[in-house]
Amino acid sequence: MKNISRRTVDRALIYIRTLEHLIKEKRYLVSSKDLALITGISDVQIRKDISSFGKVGRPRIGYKTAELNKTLKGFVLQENVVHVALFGVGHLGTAILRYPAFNEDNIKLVAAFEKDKSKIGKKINGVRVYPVEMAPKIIKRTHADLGIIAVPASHSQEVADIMVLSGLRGIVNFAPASISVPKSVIVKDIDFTIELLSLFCNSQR
Amino acid sequence: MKNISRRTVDRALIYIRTLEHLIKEKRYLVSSKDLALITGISDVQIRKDISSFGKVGRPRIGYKTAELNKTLKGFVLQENVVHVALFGVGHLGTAILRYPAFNEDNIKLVAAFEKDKSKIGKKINGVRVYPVEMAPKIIKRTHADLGIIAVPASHSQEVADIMVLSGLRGIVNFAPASISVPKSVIVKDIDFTIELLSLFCNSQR
DNA sequence: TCTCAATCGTTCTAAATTTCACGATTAAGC
DNA sequence: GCTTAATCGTGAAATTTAGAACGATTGAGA
Repeated sequence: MKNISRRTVDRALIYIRTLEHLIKEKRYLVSSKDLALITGISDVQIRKDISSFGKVGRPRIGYKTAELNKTLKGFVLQENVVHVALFGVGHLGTAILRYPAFNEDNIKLVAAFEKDKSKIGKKINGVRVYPVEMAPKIIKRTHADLGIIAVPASHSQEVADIMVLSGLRGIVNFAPASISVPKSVIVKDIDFTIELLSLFCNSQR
Repeated sequence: MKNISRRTVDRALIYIRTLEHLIKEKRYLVSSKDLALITGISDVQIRKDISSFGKVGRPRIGYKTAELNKTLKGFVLQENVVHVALFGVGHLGTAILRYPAFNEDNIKLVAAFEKDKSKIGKKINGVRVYPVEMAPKIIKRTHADLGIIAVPASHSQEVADIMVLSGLRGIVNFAPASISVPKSVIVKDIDFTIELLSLFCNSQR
């Protein structure tokens, strides 16, 4: 196994998503060209990515959807179910709790944390809402791997600190502010404002 | 003016966000090292990015926050207010409509579109909800530049087609499925599942 | 005034990533 | 069976991106 780059892994997740869709449609074979049409990623890039996980394609035929899916999942996900903790049960946090796609995928929301006492104790879509102070304990008990920040920017750093203390290894940060964490913790920032402005700037040229 | 890469623009948006925060705190000067500490981007990268917009820093001193902010905004945003149309007023769509940060920034949500008749005609956070069929007309009338897809994956392609027809130039796609659009239209995919799985995979090594 | 330390800005180097070119393989059709 | 066209897989070239090194500049302090 060659060393697989971060970008290849990210694209592999797109291939997996696409393959599962194709499998649901009873499609048994797919070529790199087909995948390129669907995903917008170049066929060469796709073949190169896939080949880094092994030789699973057949010239003139393409890839077997189920087999390729299994191969990719075996490498990048390894049968894991990712346990995720959510911080902030406002509008966005609630939308995340109700996000339908998590159910079928390898993701399980194990707990939500919130400051507002009126929300604590409730169950939203099967996920219990706890006070933030209980986070370290609950996160250890539920073996959460990752956390989501869906609190206002003004509180994102303190929440991030709690997440790090609790032992989370990765954070998706929806707050529109940078957070500081040890470099052993990976952060993915998703700022709606920046995403839109970036798109706008890049559509202007 | 040198040609400015997409990544530099994206980072510039982070600098702007950071600078506006510093300005609110009455901070007048900032060095590339300070910005590096806050944003996690290296100081060399920051200086290089900034220098591509002109010489605005002073050795031994750093950058004036207000001046740098103005310079960056001048290049990447040019006083524009970006008009955005939202498709899908479910949990996620509603959260986006209520997203507080849009108010102060250069983004204006001009219309929302939804299939479910019970939601049509309502106003959420000042934004009117229209039936999807009216999209081309409303989008032209409101001069929307960009669109957000917050509908289920099963309907994302048909919504994308309407958006393209309506003349939108960029799309943020929250549906967990790839969409096909002409290459003149820029798409930014944000799939919560993939973001989490990517983080998990990359925290495993 | 002179030295020093901090910081910017730029050029060169290195690494990562994508694209290109092309050989290898395979099944279909004549 | 032979040819052909489609497709995979891969090594090399090209491009993009980040990083390192370093000179240039500036204000502070002796």
